[in-house]
Amino acid sequence: MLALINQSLPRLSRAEKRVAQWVIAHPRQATESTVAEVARACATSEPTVIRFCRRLGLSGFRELTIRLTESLSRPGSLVHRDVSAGDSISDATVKVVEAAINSLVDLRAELSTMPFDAVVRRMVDARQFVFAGLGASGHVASDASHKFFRLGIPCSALTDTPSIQQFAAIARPGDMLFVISKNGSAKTVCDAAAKAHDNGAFVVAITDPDSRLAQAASTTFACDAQEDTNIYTPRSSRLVHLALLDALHVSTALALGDAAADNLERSKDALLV
Amino acid sequence: MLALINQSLPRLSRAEKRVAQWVIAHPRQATESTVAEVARACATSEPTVIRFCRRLGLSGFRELTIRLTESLSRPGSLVHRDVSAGDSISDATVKVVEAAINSLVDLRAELSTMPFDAVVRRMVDARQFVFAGLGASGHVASDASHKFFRLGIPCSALTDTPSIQQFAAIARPGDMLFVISKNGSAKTVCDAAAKAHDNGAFVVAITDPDSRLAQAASTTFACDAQEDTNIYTPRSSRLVHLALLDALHVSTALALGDAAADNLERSKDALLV
DNA sequence: CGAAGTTTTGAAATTTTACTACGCAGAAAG
DNA sequence: CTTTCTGCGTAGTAAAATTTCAAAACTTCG
Repeated sequence: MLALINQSLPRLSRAEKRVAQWVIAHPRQATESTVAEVARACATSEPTVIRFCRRLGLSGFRELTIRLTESLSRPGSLVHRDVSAGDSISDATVKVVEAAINSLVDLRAELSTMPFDAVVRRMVDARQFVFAGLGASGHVASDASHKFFRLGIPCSALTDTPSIQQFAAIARPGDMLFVISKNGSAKTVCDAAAKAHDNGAFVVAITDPDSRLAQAASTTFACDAQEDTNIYTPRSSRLVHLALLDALHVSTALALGDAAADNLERSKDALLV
Repeated sequence: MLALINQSLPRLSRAEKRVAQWVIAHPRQATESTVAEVARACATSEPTVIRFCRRLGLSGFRELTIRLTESLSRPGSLVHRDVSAGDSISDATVKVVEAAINSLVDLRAELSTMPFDAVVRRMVDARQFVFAGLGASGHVASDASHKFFRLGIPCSALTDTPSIQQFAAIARPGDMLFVISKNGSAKTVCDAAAKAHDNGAFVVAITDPDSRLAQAASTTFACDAQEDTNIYTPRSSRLVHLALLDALHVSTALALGDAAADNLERSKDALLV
């Protein structure tokens, strides 16, 4: 529907173009508005809005709202459109969630190129897992630690620079350090990863493949950090990292076999009082 | 939507039931009809049709048609494939990520029924935001706090029962309490939500709509907690909650206008050393 | 059974909304 | 400089949605 409007843009008159552009910019809002509201938003009159609908081949305004809601509830309607200051709340929420979906779809496409097998093979024999991240990635690290410990292998989360540095200094073979970072540029974290690697720990980076951190790590799960030029675009990278760690968690549980499954079962039962 | 109508059938009066059954039988036709036409088809009067809409929690007939066209053009439920013990690692990772994508697609479909406008309207004048959650939801609460404080409004995260209870005791009008929970059944948390509400705070629940917590809250963002019968299925609810809070964050930033945009800009710049 | 109260219901009035008729203004053609 | 034509908005109209209100139907309890 939005494509149809775009395509018939040249055929419209000046005032009608304004209506078309507003509808494209605020489609969700358009479905909830009345003719008068749309006319006001476009600084034009009601008949122009009606004429715009007719020019599209529709019977009137009511059909426009129906056609719009139809095409909006199909996935991918707002793909790659950033939130802008003039957006209505309902438009913005859809854009944010679709951006998150797109990130995960991208992740899915990249899964086959990621070193799950190699990492899982080391994890089943590991002495401990340590998850490190700063800022938003710190919450991802905490979440991961909270999830992996149920496999029965010792886990901890490090969410500040000194802790990470200290762990790097005492790391030893059998330890696995997972470093989570959006763009992998923090120098102290890179140095710590290198140090832990030197000490014989296996360092897994979950970050941008071109970053310094990726160089320092033993292996890398490549998550491209797409530049968010827009202040309203939230960082979907957190969601990608979480989903990636979920996948790693399940993979490890499968590799560990019955013992891990039993632990998961029992930890789940513990919550049902 | 049709499921919602079916589910609320018992609560309707005789004449309203006729309307409900006709809508379920002729959903497509209902979207193109007027109130008068529906009333005639059901051998009842126009007010009854309106009352039927209201009983469903909708604002009126117009919203019924919008919700109906939405759910009619929604793609059929995606196949949910669980991870099983015999899966290869690459199969498992794809399934996990696809499950996450499905959760977010479901969220997207539900967005239009969520009270973003009402909540955002209160948020712009709030004195502080408090995010509460236990276990995995605690990490979501921390993440949310870490994200919302950049808007320039005081934020905190409470991730254990005593803290939540204490806050509920001192909550006052102007405070907003966001309670995040997968199934919303923890008694202490429900009691705390009710207490905070009594004290005049606005309590927003992000949980299962049928839970006790949802009853206790001022308003609810409904996230169905689908039973994960499978131990290998991770809880995608975390991702849904995070994405939902992202959407709320962006919506609030838009509503706050330039001041919030400026804060976001400056907090982003602060990271570029 | 029957009176008092509650709920359910539709006719009519009211308001809101989509749409139309008409005429003015500015550009293009003569 | 007039005429004609296209695009646009004012004002009006028809229709649709919603509210009001009173009657009917059903409960409840003596």
